[in-house]
Amino acid sequence: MSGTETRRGRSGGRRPTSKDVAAAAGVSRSAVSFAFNDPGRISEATRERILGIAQEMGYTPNPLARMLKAGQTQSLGVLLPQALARTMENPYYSRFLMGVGQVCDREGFTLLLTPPVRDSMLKAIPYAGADGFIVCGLETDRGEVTELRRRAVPFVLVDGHPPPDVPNVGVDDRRGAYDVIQHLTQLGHRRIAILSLEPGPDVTEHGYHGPLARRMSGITEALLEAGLTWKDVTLSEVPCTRMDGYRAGRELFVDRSPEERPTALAVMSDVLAIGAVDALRDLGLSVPEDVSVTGFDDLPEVSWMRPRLTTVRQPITTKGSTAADFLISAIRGEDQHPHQRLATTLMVRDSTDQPPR
Amino acid sequence: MSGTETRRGRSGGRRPTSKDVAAAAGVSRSAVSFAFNDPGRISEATRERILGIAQEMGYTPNPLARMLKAGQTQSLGVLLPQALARTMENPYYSRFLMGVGQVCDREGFTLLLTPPVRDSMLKAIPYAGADGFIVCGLETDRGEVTELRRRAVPFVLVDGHPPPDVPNVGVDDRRGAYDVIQHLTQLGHRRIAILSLEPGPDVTEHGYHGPLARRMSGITEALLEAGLTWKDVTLSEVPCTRMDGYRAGRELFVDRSPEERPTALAVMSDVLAIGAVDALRDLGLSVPEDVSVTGFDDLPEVSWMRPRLTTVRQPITTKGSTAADFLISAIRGEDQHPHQRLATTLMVRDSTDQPPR
DNA sequence: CTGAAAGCGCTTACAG
DNA sequence: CTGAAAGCGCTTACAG
Repeated sequence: MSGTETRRGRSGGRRPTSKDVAAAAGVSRSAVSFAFNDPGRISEATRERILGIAQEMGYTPNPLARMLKAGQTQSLGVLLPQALARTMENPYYSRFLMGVGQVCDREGFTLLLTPPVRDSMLKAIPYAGADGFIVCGLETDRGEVTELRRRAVPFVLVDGHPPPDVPNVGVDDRRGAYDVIQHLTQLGHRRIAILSLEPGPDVTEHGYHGPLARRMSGITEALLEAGLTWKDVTLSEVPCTRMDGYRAGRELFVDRSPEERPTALAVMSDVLAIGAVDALRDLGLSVPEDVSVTGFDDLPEVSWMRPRLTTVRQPITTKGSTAADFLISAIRGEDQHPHQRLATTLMVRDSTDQPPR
Repeated sequence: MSGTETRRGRSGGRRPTSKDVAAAAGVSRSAVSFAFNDPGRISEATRERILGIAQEMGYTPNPLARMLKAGQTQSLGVLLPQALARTMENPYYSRFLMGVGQVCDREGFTLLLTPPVRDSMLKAIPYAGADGFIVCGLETDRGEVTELRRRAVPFVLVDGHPPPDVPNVGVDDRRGAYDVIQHLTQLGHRRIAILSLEPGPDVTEHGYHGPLARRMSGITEALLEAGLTWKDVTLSEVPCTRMDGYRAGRELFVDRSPEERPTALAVMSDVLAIGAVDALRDLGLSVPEDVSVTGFDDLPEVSWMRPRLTTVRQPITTKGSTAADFLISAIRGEDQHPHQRLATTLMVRDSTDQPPR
């Protein structure tokens, strides 16, 4: 009549349960359940009647109760290292989730995206109704992996630094970074600025072991081979947004004489590189005539840029689908611990050239 | 000792429950629950001990049981009109989900993405553990809305054609389409090709009532004002991918003499427009010298294109965050039915000009 | 073909 | 400060 009734909508009061439907149809709750899940167990007539009444009352089996009973959610969880808004803003994650989505579509799973709770990816788990988790961007392991295994929740690590018996997929970051730096030094660049990603929230003073660390070692190797060291390059780390790339790019070049400026900017992410290129343009600098720029990822969007960006391709979508495949296996109880390291490819395009004279 | 045991990981057997922890700690299950949820109810010492044992056994309260008991999931559902992979491939949805994500981050919700089940968005609901749903892209209503209300599940419609007492958010599609066509006719274009989106899976012979229909009416109006009719234009509808835009763009221009070709291409989606521009370039046609092209959406990515695309901006992220705000209100039982129609803005840039002589 | 009962794993009044 | 009991809403052997 009022208050609580209108609150819940016209049907008045709480959502109907199988008990309500059973009462209205004059059958047991089992019969209601059978009508929905196991038609053969009741007569066609009864089933029709039950379904009709259910429809009329707006009854639908409560998914939560169903999942609890079944012990499964038919949902794949993705444990994100960042807030949802930041994640969806990053085209890298769109590609990655596209790969995960392919497998979900094929297997009939929904996709649950879970950001860190109070800066902890681990703390998100007890609030997430999923059959298992893809754990992204765990740059450092301060016990998360041990903890995750102890809980006996199926999971796969992406781009981490996992022990051999944890399913994981990553790419050859070392090689990717090596290739791109070598490309620059072979063109003759000696003053190189590295623009890298800020490590995620789970990072502590332990230092990180993930893809960023592997890229650093690839860079080191390429520098050494060219007779350079880290003293010859500058390194900045920023969050992965176009705007941060813009600011960082600007900072490296504004108020500096041509002699002080780097001749090449090696960026560890396309999103950042796009911002940096915009900054250079706004400063009146030409790419690649005045400065060469490289990216990392090869997002499909960069093909719309002019000049076309020289970058390291990593198979992001495949990374996502492989991770999801591994997770499905783990959920099904197949006791394997597959490792997959995907190859990267240097895509030489128009944003790199010899340094200016 | 083997088989089932190894399956579940080293801890052997099933995941521990509060009962197991209680037994190990020599307390009741209530005490275990209090240790996690209501520390004040038990002594500090007992709590420490329980938590220690839980940690050791790898116990974490089962999220599903918790949710069932609490009657809420702290998860926002998004009912998608397409498969997950297709959705994540579309930058439009990334922007939209970014808006939804902002609200989830603020309110501490996770995000559950649910594709249609057997081509039905409605059928996805009984399998989705969420507190409410944002319903996207329901181009036509063949009873879904009635059905949704009957179930007393909180929901909000985005870009639909809702009755007045259903919360919804949309944009002024009619006006957006009107503006862009008027822009073209005022430049002098008389042979215009419209490249539109294919309606979603829920569409039947009823015809659609959503944004596409509103855009068509805006187009009609602008054409009329310019002394043109639908006989003067061509309309094609394709799925929303860059590749389909490429193909459609090519088809409109290949093997046609300059007299037969449209001088302007009005595309109802930036993603499609990007593909179409690529096709024109590959055919050796210049934009805007040979043909003008317009988009719709104003995705951030189009700012990387050259020439810069003239397009209709719609506030996609705001659409997402507003929808999520409305949904949160509905979940909290605030019995309102807010409507929001967001404004569009024509962004005139470099891809449109007068038709060639 | 149908119903009564147990149980999924948790939380929370209610007693002590 | 702690425990025994009921209940969230469903499904599924088990009896009839």
